Amino acid sequence: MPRQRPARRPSPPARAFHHGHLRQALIEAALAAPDIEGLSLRQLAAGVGVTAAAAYRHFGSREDLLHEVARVGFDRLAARFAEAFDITRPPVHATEAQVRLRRLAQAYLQFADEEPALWRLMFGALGAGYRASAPPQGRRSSYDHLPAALLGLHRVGLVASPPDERDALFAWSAIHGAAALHSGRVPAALVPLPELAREVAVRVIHSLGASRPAP
Amino acid sequence: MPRQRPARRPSPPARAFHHGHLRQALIEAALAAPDIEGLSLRQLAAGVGVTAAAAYRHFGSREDLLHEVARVGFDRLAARFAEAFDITRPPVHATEAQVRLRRLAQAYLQFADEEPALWRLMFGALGAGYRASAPPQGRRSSYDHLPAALLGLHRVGLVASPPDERDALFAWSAIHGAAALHSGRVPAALVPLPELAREVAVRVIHSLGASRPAP
DNA sequence: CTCGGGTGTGAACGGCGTTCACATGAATTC
DNA sequence: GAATTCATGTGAACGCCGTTCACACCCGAG
Repeated sequence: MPRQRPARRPSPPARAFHHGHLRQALIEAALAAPDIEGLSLRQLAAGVGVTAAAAYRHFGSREDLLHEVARVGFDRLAARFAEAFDITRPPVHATEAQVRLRRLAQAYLQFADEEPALWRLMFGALGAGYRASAPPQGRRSSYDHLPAALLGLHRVGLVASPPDERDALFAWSAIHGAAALHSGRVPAALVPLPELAREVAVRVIHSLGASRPAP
Repeated sequence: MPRQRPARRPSPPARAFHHGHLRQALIEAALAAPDIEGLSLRQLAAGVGVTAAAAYRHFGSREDLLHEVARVGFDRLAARFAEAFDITRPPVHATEAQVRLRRLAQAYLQFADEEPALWRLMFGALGAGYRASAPPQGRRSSYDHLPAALLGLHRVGLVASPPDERDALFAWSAIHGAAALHSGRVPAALVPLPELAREVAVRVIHSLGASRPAP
């Protein structure tokens, strides 16, 4: 049969026989999956109404697709950080600086809690590859907010010495570890998130209170 | 041909045709693999000279086997903690209490660094299941050493208030996060391990210096 | 109108986890 | 010592997987 149906598909916005947005559709379907890493490419393609082979027109391999999904994950995390506080305006008083760090920690913890599959993909086994290669991704990176929050604490006099890279690494470790244990369902870490975020932030500030350890 | 070979296999210690130690052999082969989670059951079985179906006499599924491997991982981690310090004898002076926490952090970080595949298996996606179910495993658990180290800090007067469960959770978060970022090849975390361990320990002590945050 | 290239199809390949009927060797029973 | 039982390993099979390839199709450029 040469013709498909008498009339349908109001031409401009809807997709033609050639799907049109397959690449984006595959990425979005993967983002919605409950277990991204365990996902089957065939199921994923079938979910958007397409053969598995079609996916190979847009991605070199399943792993390439997952890397793209992880990239979107980092963008979403950066967006949450941007919502946490405005990095371009420094804090004016102590409370504001504290609140910034708390909101940053809460954004991180909530992201891990609300999108656990995406979070595992980003920081799991597959992640080690591209994290080592391309950290400063060009645009406003998620790597900027934490140092900014720590610098704010120093600006308002909450911590004595200006924070350096090691301070940021420890703060990140503490927040990331809390997210990992909570998201990993470690019993002791099953605490209400806002409370956990506040506690981690307060403790991180305390850990910065004293200067660097003696050599 | 009814007979196999004229004479071999000095009976008692070596394995017969029925392998004899298949279960243990499979677990050990998995432990030696560079990527445990990505391991194929067929390759694993072939590696010990056996069909894949034979593995199902000893494990209900591939996942069951990985759970057993992870259990061995937790045993090994607990063994490293036991080497770090003797939990039955409290520290007598401040330096000793500090060294204990530092050695504990270093044991954790070195484990993640030296056995990354095992560490990912233990704390990765597969781990969430059994971690929520069976934490106190009967024998001396790896969950005891960190609270003991913190209690030692209080005993020698390095921290004012006796540490509670939340203190231990934060300390664990900081150490675990440092291990995750280092093992995940996050650029900023690529620091010599003993130095990283000492730094984390010092900062954790500082974070405990002040009492709990005000309600 | 032709044609060329980007896009999706269907069949195929080898590898995977898992199951099942069967073989085999060792231990137990008479 | 022979018969029986039981745990353990085999080989073939199933369905699903990632990936490849020749082919079909639509769209836009010439």
